[in-house]
Amino acid sequence: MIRNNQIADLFDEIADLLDLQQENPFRIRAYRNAARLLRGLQREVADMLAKGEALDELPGIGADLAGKIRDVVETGGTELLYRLRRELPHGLVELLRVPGLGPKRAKQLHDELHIASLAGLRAAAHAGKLTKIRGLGPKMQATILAATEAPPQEKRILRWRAKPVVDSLLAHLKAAPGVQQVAVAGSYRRARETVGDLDFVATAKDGAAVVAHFIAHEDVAKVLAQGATKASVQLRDGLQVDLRVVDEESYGAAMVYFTGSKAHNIAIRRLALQAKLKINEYGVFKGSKRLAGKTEDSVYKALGLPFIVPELREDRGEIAAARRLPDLVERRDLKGDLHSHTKASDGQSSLEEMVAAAQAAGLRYLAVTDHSQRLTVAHGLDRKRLERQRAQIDKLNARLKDFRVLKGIEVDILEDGKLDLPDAVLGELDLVVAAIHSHFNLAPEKQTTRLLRAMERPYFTILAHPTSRLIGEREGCRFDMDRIIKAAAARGCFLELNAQPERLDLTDIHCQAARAAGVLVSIGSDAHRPADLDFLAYGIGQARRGWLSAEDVLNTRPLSRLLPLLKRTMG
DNA sequence: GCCGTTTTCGGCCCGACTGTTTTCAGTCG
Repeated sequence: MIRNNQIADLFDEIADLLDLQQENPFRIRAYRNAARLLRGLQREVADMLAKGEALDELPGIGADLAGKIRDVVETGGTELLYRLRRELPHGLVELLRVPGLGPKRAKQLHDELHIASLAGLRAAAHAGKLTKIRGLGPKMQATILAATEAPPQEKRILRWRAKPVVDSLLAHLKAAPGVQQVAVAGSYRRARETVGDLDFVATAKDGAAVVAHFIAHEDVAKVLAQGATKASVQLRDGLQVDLRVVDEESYGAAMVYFTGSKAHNIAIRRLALQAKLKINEYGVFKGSKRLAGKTEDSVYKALGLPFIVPELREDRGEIAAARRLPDLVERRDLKGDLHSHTKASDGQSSLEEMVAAAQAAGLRYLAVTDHSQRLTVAHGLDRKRLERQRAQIDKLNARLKDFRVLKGIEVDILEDGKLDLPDAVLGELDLVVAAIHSHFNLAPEKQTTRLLRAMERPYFTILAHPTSRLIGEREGCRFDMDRIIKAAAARGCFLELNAQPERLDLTDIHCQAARAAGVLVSIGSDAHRPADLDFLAYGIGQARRGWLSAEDVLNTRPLSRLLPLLKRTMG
């Protein structure tokens, strides 16, 4: 079965090739929009087709694109793509990755110098042939040469990894001469799980002075562009950072504009056009009159919308639903954590240390869920060791005030869907968190059956890190998430949003689906040491992107309301 | 290629910066 992401890759390739042919830009955009839609879709289109569902109901997909999607699902490709690949060498697409080279210049290089790959470009640059191209001066040639020697890797980094950089740059910018306001925008502000670059917005009377201060930051390796109101730099670690300086009257408009997402911006711009207004990074205008722009609130208001929080700005229905958006969950709503480890398995800290950390983090309960016996690498617990831990927890609970340690386990879901410990053992616990740690690559139908079987066990509370993906490292297991969510709703059990920054599993899209089905999501830190409780903040970010309110999250409930819900799943 | 409370045709987001220009095209976000 071909996945949405693979289809999206092919559509992006079609868009690149059409771009090189200088096709109608709006036709190209249609393919890029379709690719983006596919990447953000909750369900696999292959499944939808198998169930006989119409694809042209999807926004931006008409009869033609629906047909091409069907082609790709059924045959792995589509005639247009094959034709374009025959007409243009595939290597030309590589050239588009070189900074400063767009479709026009890439095509020109191909037509005039017969360059058809990065290797060809490098050879031509070394031979000094590029001077023949009108518009390619010495500077561009140097850029191209550098890019072909060390091809730019457009690697997205985990949002978590970007945090120290963001903090450092914010502090630096706040010290810029004459600067008034400074904020981070872009996908970082939208709490996307990974970021490709960082965007900052500042206000000041003298933009050039702020720009000059910005590029003097100690981590700046290269200045890519520098003007009176904006600059782009590359940091030593390769991360690109953009700064835009506007005056105070435009701060809100600039924040909206640079927070994105691009799709959200296009959607609100369309809305503005319908109202005969113009929106850009300076404000909302009627003719030349500025109606709004100082605050984000004013910008949305001028468009007839209430404020939309950054995490929702993905053009996934937030504009149509703007008047009835959920009040999103916040970190302070969390009353406890239902997934943690101790030294008993692969954690690094004692039970007491973990509990103290949970108390310090403002929580009122913590479920200790060490691994089960099958996971020998993690020193998983067998029946006897689990019994000892239970006794230890009972003793500790007797001493604790206003805090409760819940007895749990992160039990392995075996290949056949059985759980790694007998029901009699699991039934003694407060909750059972179950997860896949092996056989990630079962065929989707088998994987679905495996999970459904596990969920049918009498003591099954939470499906932990449901897909077991590791962002950028390991694709998630393939299974029918739709059926799992439906089964969880029917069974009255829960799905975890694992808050480890490299997991964030469920995804935002799956959270939205769980919410729609009325399945409560448990935001679990999966902490292996006290500091890991900070991961909860990343889980919250993802939950907010998934439209979850406090009510949609299991562990926002105080113990008195939580226990009956857990009990319901425990036989 | 998509889409429709002005429209089934004629729209489709728009401004800053760079490099190489003598007034602007290409790229980028």
